Amino acid sequence: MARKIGSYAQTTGPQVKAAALKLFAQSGYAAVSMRQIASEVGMQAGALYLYTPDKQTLLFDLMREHMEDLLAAWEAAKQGASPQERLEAFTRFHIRYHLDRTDLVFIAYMELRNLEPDNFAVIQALRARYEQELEGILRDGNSSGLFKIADARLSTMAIIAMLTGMTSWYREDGRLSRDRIERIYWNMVRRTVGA
Amino acid sequence: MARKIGSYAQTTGPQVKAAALKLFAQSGYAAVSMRQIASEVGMQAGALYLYTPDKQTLLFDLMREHMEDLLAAWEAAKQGASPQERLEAFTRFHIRYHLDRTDLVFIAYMELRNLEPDNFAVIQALRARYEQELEGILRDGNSSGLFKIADARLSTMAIIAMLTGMTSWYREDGRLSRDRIERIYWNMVRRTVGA
DNA sequence: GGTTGAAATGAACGCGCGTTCAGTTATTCA
DNA sequence: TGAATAACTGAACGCGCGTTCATTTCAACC
Repeated sequence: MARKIGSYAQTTGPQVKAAALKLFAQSGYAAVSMRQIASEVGMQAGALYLYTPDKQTLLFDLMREHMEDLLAAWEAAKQGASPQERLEAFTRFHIRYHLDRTDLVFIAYMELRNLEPDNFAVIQALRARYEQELEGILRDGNSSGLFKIADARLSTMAIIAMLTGMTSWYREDGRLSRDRIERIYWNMVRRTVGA
Repeated sequence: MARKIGSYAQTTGPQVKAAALKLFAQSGYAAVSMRQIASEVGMQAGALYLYTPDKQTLLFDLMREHMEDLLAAWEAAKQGASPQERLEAFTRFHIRYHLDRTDLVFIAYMELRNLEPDNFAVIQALRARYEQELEGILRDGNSSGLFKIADARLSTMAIIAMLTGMTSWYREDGRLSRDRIERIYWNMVRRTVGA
């Protein structure tokens, strides 16, 4: 007669999240039913509620954990003394991290409008923190004369859009290796900032 | 006792499309009901079927017309002799056209996976034609030694992602004027190709 | 071997969905 | 004035939705 289990995270919990991730990325949050998610895990819809209070929380948790992991990974990976070195570190980190998690990235960008207002605010704040990391590098490079940027905010959005867009066409068995993609994109980013 | 009206395009037809566009852009295709669309126009849900055979066609027509209009507008706007002039024309055209139609652009990128397979193929083909326009310019510039591009396909995707991303943050009353945005972006694109 | 309790079932809840269609209203034109 | 017809209503259709919960299953432990 178990109802809710502690913080909803047990053995089966991760399977539920993985199934939701897969299906949300495939068809979109609104188009996926709890019954489909349950079927992917191999259970009945009712059992899902042992692992999440509701469908919305399933989406929100995926996005929040993704953004928090992204920020933590960048904190661990950031390096470089000069703005150019820092920008290269950011670019290469971003590409590697995102190519490994195309489904999560896709959801984090596509499903924003399916978040309830409070949840939306949380995710937006996390996203802003990540963008600030890049914007800070660009500003430093600009004020030290190394970069030639007309508007740091605009360049931030442009670079992130350029880099993240990758996840929509990248295929594991595609024409270009990850290393080559990484090198080419870094070259484009470097040129974009005039360095 | 009117059932279907010719090709579904009468006086009220455009209003229905405009309402669908607005709501799809706001909440996503799957999350919007026919009753909501009808209410936006000021009628009952049943009356919508005088103007469209079903909900899917409403989405498909919006996307198809958008892509066809985009291609036609580019055919009319394209100019320039040198690759650099052609690239500048493309960049400025793309920005202007997309900033005027942020809702349509948003839908055309976000709702691809809500298209039924046949419809999806049509839209993808139109999109590919548009991308080919840019890719052709990049190849010409590369082979004539004016651009320095490692991979024309990659640069095409990167530039389009960079330019189109704009529509997700641009606000009519924002900090930067359209002219200024256009100039800054063109500068970034020019640098990206090494010209 | 009996008891516990976590894990999962499966039926049910009210509701809103996309779509259909007989019927009503309003306009046009002879 | 009256017939024709375009435009729209409003009720209904079967269905699948998110969620709840009494009941069942079954491994772990005394």
